[in-house]
Amino acid sequence: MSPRLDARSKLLDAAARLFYAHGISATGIDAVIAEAGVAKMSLYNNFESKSGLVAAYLRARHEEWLELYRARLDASSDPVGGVLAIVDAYLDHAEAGYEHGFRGCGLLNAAAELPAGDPGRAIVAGHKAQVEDLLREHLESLTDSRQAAALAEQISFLLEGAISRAGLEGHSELLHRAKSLITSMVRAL
Amino acid sequence: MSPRLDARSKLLDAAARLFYAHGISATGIDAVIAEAGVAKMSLYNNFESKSGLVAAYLRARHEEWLELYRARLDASSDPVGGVLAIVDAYLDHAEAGYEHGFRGCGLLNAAAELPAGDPGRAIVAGHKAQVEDLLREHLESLTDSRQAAALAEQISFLLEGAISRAGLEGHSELLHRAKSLITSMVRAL
DNA sequence: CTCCAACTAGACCAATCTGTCTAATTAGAC
DNA sequence: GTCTAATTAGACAGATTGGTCTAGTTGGAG
Repeated sequence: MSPRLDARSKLLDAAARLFYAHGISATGIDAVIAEAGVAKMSLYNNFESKSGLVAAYLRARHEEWLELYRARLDASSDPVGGVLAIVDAYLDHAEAGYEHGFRGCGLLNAAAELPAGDPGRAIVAGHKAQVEDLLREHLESLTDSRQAAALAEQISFLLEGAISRAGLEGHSELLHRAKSLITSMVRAL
Repeated sequence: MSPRLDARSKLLDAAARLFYAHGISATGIDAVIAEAGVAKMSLYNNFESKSGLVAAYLRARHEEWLELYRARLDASSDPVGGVLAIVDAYLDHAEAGYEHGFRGCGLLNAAAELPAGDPGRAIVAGHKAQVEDLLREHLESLTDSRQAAALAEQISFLLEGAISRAGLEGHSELLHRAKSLITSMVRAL
């Protein structure tokens, strides 16, 4: 493992923790390098700027979610399990022990503090669109493509709404309620 | 009208515009007073601190939503109209011509950049809980109280999810789709 | 007209922000 | 063992942050 990659990943880990817990604007460069245990120049050797670090953070979080999803998908068998794998990826993420409390979806939170034209918002929008797309693919094995698309959108709304409300409450209970709701919707197909 | 109230409302107006468009941490005191056309001391005569201004902003936004809702409620007649008044309040808000683009729910966005214990998060959580409560009250005229509560939660998830996704897209189309979904759900009762 | 409270502009403060630079140290490849 | 590229700690820059203070102006109520 190249030492450069090591410093880079330490920075991404630290940024993930601090950006999630305190927000992006509220987290300074100095806090990130202190948490990472790394020199300031290592940050600027690996990332163009703070915005570059933020963009890398958003992409890493998307990848992280995809890995949680794929692990759940591998453990499932039927299309219903595929849909629930997506829901469980949200739950796994919510319950991955946050030291400073659960605050909802890190990507939605990040988008919320980025201005209208910021490229980071496009990353988040793309992630959410991909989630809906994965839902639709699984549902197409359960019903016709019209209903699959409509249901994918509906489940996407339910999921994003549930994680937002759950983040406000500070725990994942509302996400579990959304899961049981979605489970019975999909089982009924 | 007392001059103190005038400066205070100019500050709240300016804060609402800037906090919504650029986020809270990204908006400095100086930007707020410049937008308001007011001296810095007028801010600190009317608000304890920036946090105080933020809390006032959150409360004002909640009140603003309640007024949109009440206006829609007055124009409706049956319980179905009551539920749709809530949805329309979201839509009215989304389409109230944002100069710098639609970025979703201002209260959710604000909560997203407040740390876990911040009192501002409680204001937002209370607002969302009240919305769900209003939904439940209308639905209790349409079905039994068990189903009303379940449906109120479900519609709350749909609404919050739709406005989050819509904010990422930058326009209100997804909210309209949520409205037609909710309309047929409630009409079927 | 007087008085008083709210307002004004702007200097000022200490702290923090992102980002740059340097000089010394480390560690892996050859 | 040498060379090279990454890393280190920390000084430094200029801008900006939230907040305080002062001195002078404004405008409506009595």
